[in-house]
Amino acid sequence: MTNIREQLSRLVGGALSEASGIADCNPNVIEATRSEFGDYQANGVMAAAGRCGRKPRELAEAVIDGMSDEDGIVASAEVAGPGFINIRLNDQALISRGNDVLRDPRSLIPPDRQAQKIVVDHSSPNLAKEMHVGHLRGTVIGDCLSRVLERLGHEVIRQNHVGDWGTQFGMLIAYMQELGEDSSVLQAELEDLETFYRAAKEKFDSDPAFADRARLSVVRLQGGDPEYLKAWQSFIDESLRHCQEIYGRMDVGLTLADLDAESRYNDDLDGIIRELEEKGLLQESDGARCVFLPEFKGKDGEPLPVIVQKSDGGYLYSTTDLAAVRMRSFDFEADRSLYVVDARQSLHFKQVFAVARAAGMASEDISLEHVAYGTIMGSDGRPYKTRSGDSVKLADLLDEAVARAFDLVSAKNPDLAEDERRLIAENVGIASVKYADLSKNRMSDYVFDWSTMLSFEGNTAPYLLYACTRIKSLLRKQEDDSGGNELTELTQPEERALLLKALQLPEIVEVVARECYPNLLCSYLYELSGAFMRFYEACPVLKAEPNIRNSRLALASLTEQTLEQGLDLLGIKTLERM
RNA sequence: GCGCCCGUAGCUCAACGGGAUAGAGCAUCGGCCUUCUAAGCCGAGGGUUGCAGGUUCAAGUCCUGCCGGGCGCACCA
Repeated sequence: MTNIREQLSRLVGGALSEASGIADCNPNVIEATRSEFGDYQANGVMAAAGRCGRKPRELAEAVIDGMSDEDGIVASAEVAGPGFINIRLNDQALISRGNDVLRDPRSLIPPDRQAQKIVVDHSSPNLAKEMHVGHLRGTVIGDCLSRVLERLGHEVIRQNHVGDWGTQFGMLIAYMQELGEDSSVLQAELEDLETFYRAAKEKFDSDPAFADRARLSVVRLQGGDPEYLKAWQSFIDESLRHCQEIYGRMDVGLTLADLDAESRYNDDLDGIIRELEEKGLLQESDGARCVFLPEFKGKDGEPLPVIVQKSDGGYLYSTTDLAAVRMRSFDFEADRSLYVVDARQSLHFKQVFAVARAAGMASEDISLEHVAYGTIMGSDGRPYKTRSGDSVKLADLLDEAVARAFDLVSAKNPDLAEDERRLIAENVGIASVKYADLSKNRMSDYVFDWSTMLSFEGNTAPYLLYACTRIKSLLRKQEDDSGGNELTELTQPEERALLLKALQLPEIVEVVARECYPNLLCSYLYELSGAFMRFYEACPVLKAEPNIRNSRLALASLTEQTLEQGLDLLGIKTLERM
């Protein structure tokens, strides 16, 4: 079942091509900007009229006459203003679509016509430290996009490009050895990776002998010394355990199978350099090996290098990223490769993509997309930190969210057993953090603020979850009539508005998949919840006469499906009670 | 200096390949619980979309120039 907008686009688009004689014109069908205009509006007539030299309103009339609406989805179409076509949908067509979804809830979001293979690179913490608030956005946005793309039938290859290689690990290994191999002391120390890192760093900075040992262990490690590799591996395993714990708690789908650690590419890096050299792209500058591309200029207009090998022979993350592009392009044969990474790295990705294209390390038709996101700020307008200036651990952030949610649930609903309140708080707290992030335009920086996020009013996770619990409560009380869950009539405007809104989910999901903006899905779900709340206030369900009662229960059930599926795409689970 | 991103209501944010009268929430003020969960609903006030030009039937959105802010720019990732 094609979504409503697409169906209308074809309908109007066909007639528009016919009437204007222009094959490739865009009917530009969007949801009506104001309800007086109907349900949808076609804005493309005016542009087409300009191209074929006809009067817009006259062309619009011709388009309306030429529409062959075989399914009878359009109740009325009329010319308005300078040449808009305002479209009102047929109630029966809406009811019939709604019933189709009720019979087969999966049909709400139909698969994309052509399934693609899509890499989603996200989360990517540095394993030297514990995950902190800086990893929140990449983790949550990437997880959401993965879910959306999977739901549309694409083959999604999640990649967690963790930092597990480089100089810090020499320091950490040296510090592990310092503490002694066997001890439970070590285990205890590793419980808090942040503290461990800080202690190692402190020693590194204050103890020259230790610093030497640290530098030596990098060399040993990178030289493949089994003892050092073993120590390194045990540290990595421990750090990954921390990550997976966070992912599990946040219901993020990343698993160990999705690991795409930097070290994976160690053996490829020589080859990358050789390949660049063969292509004639490599130049030496101040002892470093670089690629210069004309489109990149640095300070004072001088050519800007992409350094792929340091003067000491070491490789950089550009080199690794090139190797990763090559793998994604030629081994995975992906159609798209998304990099859900901080916006501050946009120059880096532009360079890597450009070099990869120039060197043939990316196939012609792979789409390389930096899905950039802004910074989480504190109320002082600086990147979000603790009062002492440290980065906020993700684990602590989640704890606090859950604690605040628990207080709130207890205040709102003191009759619930404590166990249940704990479970609700875990869900609500974490959902709130995720939703607060996903609902912001990913490109802009946003201010992290407990009071707006956990005030639980307005466009927040609790509002959506609350709408769900109202529906579920309603459906629980219907008791006897299990059968006949069918929409039959729309007696109130609130019912119609809700039904139409619910049927629009696939239109939004399609845009999210294309443009990678989860906040569009959030706004949609917020509007859907609002439409339900208004319906709930205006239309008695259980006390209505049987026909209407049944139809309204069906509408509630459809809304539940839509909300649940939509929230699932955000990585949020619904609740029975809250 | 060059490049990228941003500037929208007092605050936090929207506005989906340019569309008609720029929308929500918070905060403020005023209504609605003997009736399906009031974490809700209804209503009011609040704007020259940083400034100035340009493109066109139509500009918050596209182009140019300013002003203001953020970030990035040679061996960290």
